[in-house]
Parts: sequence; C-alpha cells; structure tokens
Amino acid sequence: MSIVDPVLQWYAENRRDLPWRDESCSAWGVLVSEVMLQQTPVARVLPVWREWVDRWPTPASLALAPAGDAVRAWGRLGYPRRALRLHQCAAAIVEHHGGEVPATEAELVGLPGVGAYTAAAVACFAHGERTVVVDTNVRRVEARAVAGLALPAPSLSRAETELAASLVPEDPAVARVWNVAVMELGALVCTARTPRCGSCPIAGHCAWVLAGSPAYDGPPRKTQSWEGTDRQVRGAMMAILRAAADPVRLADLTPACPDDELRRMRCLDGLVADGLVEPVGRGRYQLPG
DNA sequence: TACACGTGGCT
DNA sequence: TAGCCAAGTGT
Repeated sequence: MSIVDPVLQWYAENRRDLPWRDESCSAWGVLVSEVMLQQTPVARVLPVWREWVDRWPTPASLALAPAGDAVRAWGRLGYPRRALRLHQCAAAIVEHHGGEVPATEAELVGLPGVGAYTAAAVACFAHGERTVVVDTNVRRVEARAVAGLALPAPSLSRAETELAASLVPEDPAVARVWNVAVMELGALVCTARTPRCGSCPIAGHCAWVLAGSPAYDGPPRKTQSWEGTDRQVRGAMMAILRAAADPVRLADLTPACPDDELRRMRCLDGLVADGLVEPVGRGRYQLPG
C-alpha cells in the first residue's frame, strides 16, 4: 500500500487556495512565490507577493526597475539578497530566455537565486514537468512515513533523494499534484514540532507512528544565533535604508549597532560587497540604483 | 561539508 | 520564555 493515493485524496479535500496555485498564475508568478517562500512562512509572503506581481507582472518589467526598488518592495520578508537575486534573475531571463521563464530544471538551476529545489518546483508547478521536488516538508514527511525517523538529518542525503524520486508518480500531471500535496501535508499536518497525527491520512502506515513516535535521535541540530550577530546589524541597517527617501549618512546607520564601530563598519562593508547597499559619495549610502 | 544569511510567530 | 522553526542558496 503506497502512501501516494491517501495523500492525493487528503490534498484534494484540504488544500489551501494560494494565488500562485491558480491556473491563471503565470510562470513568473510561480517563480517569484518560490523564491519568497524560501525559509519564509506563507502568511508573510502573501501580501508581498501580491504587490510584486501586480507591480512587476513580467520578468522584463522587473528587469527595467532599479534593484533598490526590488529590495525596498521586499519589505521585511528577510534575507534581502533574495530580492537582489530575483532582480538579477529577471535580467537573465530577458537576456538569455527571450523574457520567458524557462521550463526545464537544467535551464532554471543556472538562474540567480534558483537552486535545486526552486528549479524543480518551478519546472513542475509552472510548466507541468515531471520533477522530483524535495524541500524540508517533503523530507520530513518521508523521513517519518518511510524511514521511521522523527526528523530528517541536517543535510539532504542521496538516499533521501532516491526515496523521493521513487515516490513521484509516473504521469506528469499526477506527479505535479503529488509534489504539491506532500509539501502541503508537511506544512499543515506533519509539522516539525507538534505533528497532527490524528488528522494524518497516512498515520496508519507511518513507520514513525508505528514505532511509537520515538524522539529525534540524530546529530544535534544547531540553532542559529541571532543576538549580537552581524546578521542582526545588517538587518537593522537595511531597515534604516529601506525607510529612507534619500541617501543616508554614516551617522544615520549608527543606531543599527551603537556600541561597536568595528562591527558596524564590517557589516556595512559586507552589505556593499553583497550589492545591497551602494555608496554614493560624500560618505552617503543608499539602496542600489 | 559547514556556515552565513532576516524576520517574526508559535509553543 | 527562549528557542525553535519557516517552500533554500551561495560560497
């Protein structure tokens, strides 16, 4: 008995109506959603995605805008480098793909900000290609249901990729639904911390449940630090720059890290090196033009 | 491979 | 409450 059919049926009855899943959503809209959803919850993405696709409905329209507009419109989604890469991605699509989002994983994976996951997701969800989509949700569902583990290992293994590939239905149209369905199950039911096994369509043959839901027993999962990190300072600087209508002075960035000038300068240099901040002379800085 | 990279909600 | 965690990518 495969877990595929019950998951497909569960999805048909429980799926969220997300705009990037609409038939009318363009491939570009799908690509934008996938980049925004990297490490970022759906609820936070929704309003920003709407604003982006309304303002920049095609890769060409975004490519024509200043990069700083993309960074500012990114708002507080986090990881603003994604906005910069999406802007670079739009330019690459115009330059190398006639302005159309490419359909194959091989073409997609070369674009800025598009890695293995996003390439598989866009090829499948936007173009109907039969790909193997493996994200953190898919890994968790399959780790539990098939491997009997509480959580997947910190990094993706060959075995996991092969397992995921073995579960994808042959028919591309069915594969497309499967890929989104297993992700949705991971997002809504088979969650990381408090899985709702009582509502799970495959709890009856979940290896982890059948083993008594044993606790995680793998290498320690390192928790990312935040307080006092460069990342915190960079985020504070970006917030100041997003809010500013004109270039800011160095002194305007002091509140981002008031007690450590060395760190402050290191973070600013890093932002400039990343292309998120642009020096404009006379000791002033702004979002990239 | 391991680490850096934002942000905010949830338990 | 302090972590934990969220549709990863680039180096």
